[in-house]
Amino acid sequence: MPKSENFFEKVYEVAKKIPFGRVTSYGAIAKYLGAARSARMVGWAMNASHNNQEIPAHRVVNRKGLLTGKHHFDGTNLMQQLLESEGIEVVENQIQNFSAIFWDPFKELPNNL
DNA sequence: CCCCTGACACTGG
DNA sequence: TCCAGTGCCAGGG
Repeated sequence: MPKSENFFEKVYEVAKKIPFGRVTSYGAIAKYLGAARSARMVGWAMNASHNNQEIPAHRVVNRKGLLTGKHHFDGTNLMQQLLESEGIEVVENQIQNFSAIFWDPFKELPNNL
């Protein structure tokens, strides 16, 4: 595997720290890792996160709160089900009250990593 | 090595 | 939180 896994691991580290019932965005994670313009890479990392059972990929959405990645889950609406099971309201692939449950790594996480 | 694609974000309209 | 266009980095063919 490529050395880029290092970047992937960082993404996983942050993703794993997302609290129950909260969500964050690809861009937020990317920015936290010092790669603000590499939000796509976060998505790519999530793609590979299927090997990691501990990664709550369903808690990561785009900046609008849209479940753009639901397509990559087993079921058509599995991602939504997972979020709803955490008390997150989802309508038409969009997280309701997104700004309220949004989890900002900069605010909630210490400056490690 | 070149070209396309991708679970995104930003800017201008 | 529209829409279209552009930039970004990395992987795969």
